[in-house]
Amino acid sequence: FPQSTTFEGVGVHVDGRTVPPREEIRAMVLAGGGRYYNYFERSRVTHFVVENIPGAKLQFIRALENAGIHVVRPSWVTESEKQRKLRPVEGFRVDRVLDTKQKKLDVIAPKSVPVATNNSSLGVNRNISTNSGLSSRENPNFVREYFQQSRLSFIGTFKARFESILARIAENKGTSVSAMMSTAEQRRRFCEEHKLQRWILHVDMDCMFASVAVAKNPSLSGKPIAVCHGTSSAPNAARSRSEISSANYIAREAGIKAGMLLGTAIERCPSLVTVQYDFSAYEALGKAMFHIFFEITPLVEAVSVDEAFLDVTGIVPSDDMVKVAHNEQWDVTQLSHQEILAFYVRHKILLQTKCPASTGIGQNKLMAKVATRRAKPNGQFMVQPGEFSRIVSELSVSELPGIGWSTREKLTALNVLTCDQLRAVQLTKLREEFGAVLGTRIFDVCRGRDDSAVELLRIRQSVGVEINWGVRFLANEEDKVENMIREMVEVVLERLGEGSASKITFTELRSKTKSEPYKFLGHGICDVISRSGRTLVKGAGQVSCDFDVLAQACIELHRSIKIAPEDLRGVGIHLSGLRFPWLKLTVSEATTHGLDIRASKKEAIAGNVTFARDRELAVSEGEQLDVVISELEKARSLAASSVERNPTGPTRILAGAQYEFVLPTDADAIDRSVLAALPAEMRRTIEKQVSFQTALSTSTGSRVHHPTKKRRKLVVPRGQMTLTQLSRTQSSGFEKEKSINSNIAVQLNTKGRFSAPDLDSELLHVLSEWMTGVGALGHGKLEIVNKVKIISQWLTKLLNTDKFELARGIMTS
DNA sequence: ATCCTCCCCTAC
DNA sequence: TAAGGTAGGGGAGGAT
Ligand SMILES: Nc1ccn([C@H]2C[C@H](O)[C@@H](COP(=O)(O)OP(=O)(O)OP(=O)(O)O)O2)c(=O)n1
Ligand SMILES: [Mg+2]
Ligand SMILES: [Mg+2]
Repeated sequence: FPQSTTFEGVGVHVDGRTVPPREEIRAMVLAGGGRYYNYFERSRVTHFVVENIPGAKLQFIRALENAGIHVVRPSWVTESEKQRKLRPVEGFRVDRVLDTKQKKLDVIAPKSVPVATNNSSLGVNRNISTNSGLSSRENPNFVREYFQQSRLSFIGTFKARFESILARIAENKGTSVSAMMSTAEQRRRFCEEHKLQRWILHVDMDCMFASVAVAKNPSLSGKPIAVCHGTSSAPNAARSRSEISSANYIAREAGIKAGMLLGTAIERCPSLVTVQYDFSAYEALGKAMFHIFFEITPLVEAVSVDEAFLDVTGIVPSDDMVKVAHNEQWDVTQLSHQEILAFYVRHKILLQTKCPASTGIGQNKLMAKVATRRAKPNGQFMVQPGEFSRIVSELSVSELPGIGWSTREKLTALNVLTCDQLRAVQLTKLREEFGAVLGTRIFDVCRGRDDSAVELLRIRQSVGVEINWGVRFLANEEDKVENMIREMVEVVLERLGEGSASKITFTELRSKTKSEPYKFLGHGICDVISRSGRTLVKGAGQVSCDFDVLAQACIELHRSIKIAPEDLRGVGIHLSGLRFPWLKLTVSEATTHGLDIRASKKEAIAGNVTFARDRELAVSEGEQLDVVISELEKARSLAASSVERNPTGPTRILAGAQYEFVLPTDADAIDRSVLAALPAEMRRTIEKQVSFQTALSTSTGSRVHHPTKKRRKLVVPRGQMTLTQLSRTQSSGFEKEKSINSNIAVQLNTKGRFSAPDLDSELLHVLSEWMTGVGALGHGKLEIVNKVKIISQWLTKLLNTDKFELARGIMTS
């Protein structure tokens, strides 16, 4: 909170390296009641603080001064603070490059400000950090190297690797994965039939990445350590924005957590020691851990590389296992089977890997998982029947699995902080606030209710790749951008393996700022723009996941987004609607219909899938499964025929369709004259959206949360076109900026059902009606339509068909 | 009641 | 300096 009013009404942005450093300037300004902007914002910054002006920046600085923004040296801030009064800016103007100053600065900060590449029209330091060799434009092996170094990619892809890990485990045991799966299924059924009391173990390694480092280098034990790419001994470590992946329990006492930035962590714990990643060691540790689990039961569910659920219902520990518990000086006669099993597992893991694991024990997965928190570090804890509510009563609601930052904030707003308080909230209230399913889930979770099964393997429904770090290109490097996209397609196809996908979603981040973000090569504040389409090849009438087809599709989607290469900060490619050679349905279809295709791949091939729950539509007989399959196949072929006729058109493919055309709503991208020509209601909606967005993008720095906005619909009179404002939120992650989604969808709704062959005519008709409807508004409408690139592409295609008359009519008008 | 699209949330 | 990914579940608002 401000301690004085010295800087009231002042907005400060610090550019480049300064003395004193920007952190101090920021503190002074904030303490004096002023505002500090990490990013330069023309409309809010009143004072642009900079030490000196290299030639490359001169033009930019001139423009600032012309716009009435004061460009001052840091001493303006320090002097004003000292005198508790704003100093006149005159005495603090910044000279052009000052040699003496430059030198002085060099002494203080040997690695002085990097040379600007100055490729932007404004002459700002757009690519100030592109001389490291690490960015996408400099590193020829950027995509592969990025994935090799990303710990989030490593943990995010673990489950996909688990199937082959399982195959190795099966091989070692002289069996096969499918045999293990049917054994698991038999066990489950046996327990159900005999109504045995369920007992679940949740095993989780203690500070896994950190423990691996300590095991390898025992001299680290006793010290506070953190795993990250940065180094605590580096000269600028206190400013490091390297993200911490795992911290040991000594470091945690000082408040260090996963996700924290190294600089912040060092501030809290100056003696913190950093260690580098060792992904192959984590993988090996994970494998060793799972080997041990399968000694006990085939009912194992991998949660992550360091964590699993074991369904140990009805399992009696062997004499060896009892001995282990006994050796730990426990009175085994006092221990339940599940506790002995937990001792055994933990003992064996520690013995084999030198890394400690903790175990929670409960009558369902939820209770076991919550128990693990109490067990850590290096312990075990059993939730006794009926004890759950008492155990969590005083804990924060965010201790409950599934309740994260957003839900906690919403509950806090309702004055609900503890699990006890949560239990006092009515089910109807929770459903009102969070929706039918989530509301019920929250209601159940705070009571320890959960009947989900321990699932050995799940078939994936989607696969994707994303890179939102290090993405930097120059204005003339569009070819490099497209090359990066191709390389990412290559990677996503490797991960897809034998599967194929029917839908593709392409996402890009576009920088909203003119300067580099605070995190080195980070994405900073961005708009998130996405486009989706079908992987259907015209003429072939079926999906294709050939490299060439997908690469082309992505590049077309990329071009339709129209981001200047120098503004690009991230790329994502996501494939969904997955099917596999041995499965008749897409994975999501099967899941939606309650089919248990996890039981066995072989059974699925035979169409002999027999498990279902919850839904009336559920299938319990092979015969009914066939009905579901044939219905879905009918729908699919209908869909395929309409998309086949219209591959670049609407993304929705089923008959009687919904079409969403998405256009970006960047303030700059909106043509004022077009806006002026729109009907008042529509104009207001757009204006509201744009100003809302601007408000969002400026509220960085502290933790802010804008609750999700409800969608606002707007129907164009006389037309069939509706303009829909999509819901949006902004929250800031832990010490991170967060980008926001920013699309307006123009939704074209057709009247009633129509048959697939009439699709084009119908759409043309509707579109022409709409055009007539807004025709009186002047030519502005055409520019709007032009922004809807996908419509005009589609119209152009139709010029070459028998519908050309209509199409030409629309284009002409 | 169910499906679709886009988006948000959660966990590691 | 630094590697801010990945996948699933589900809600809103719409169509059928
Ligand atoms: N935000 C996160 C969370 C986790 N991880 C990685 C590092 C962790 O070591 C590993 C396992 O995650 P856990 O949540 O199990 O965390 P730890 O094992 O580190 O600690 P704990 O003892 O709380 O389980 O995943 C990460 O890189 N970033
Ligand atoms: Mg762990
Ligand atoms: Mg874990």
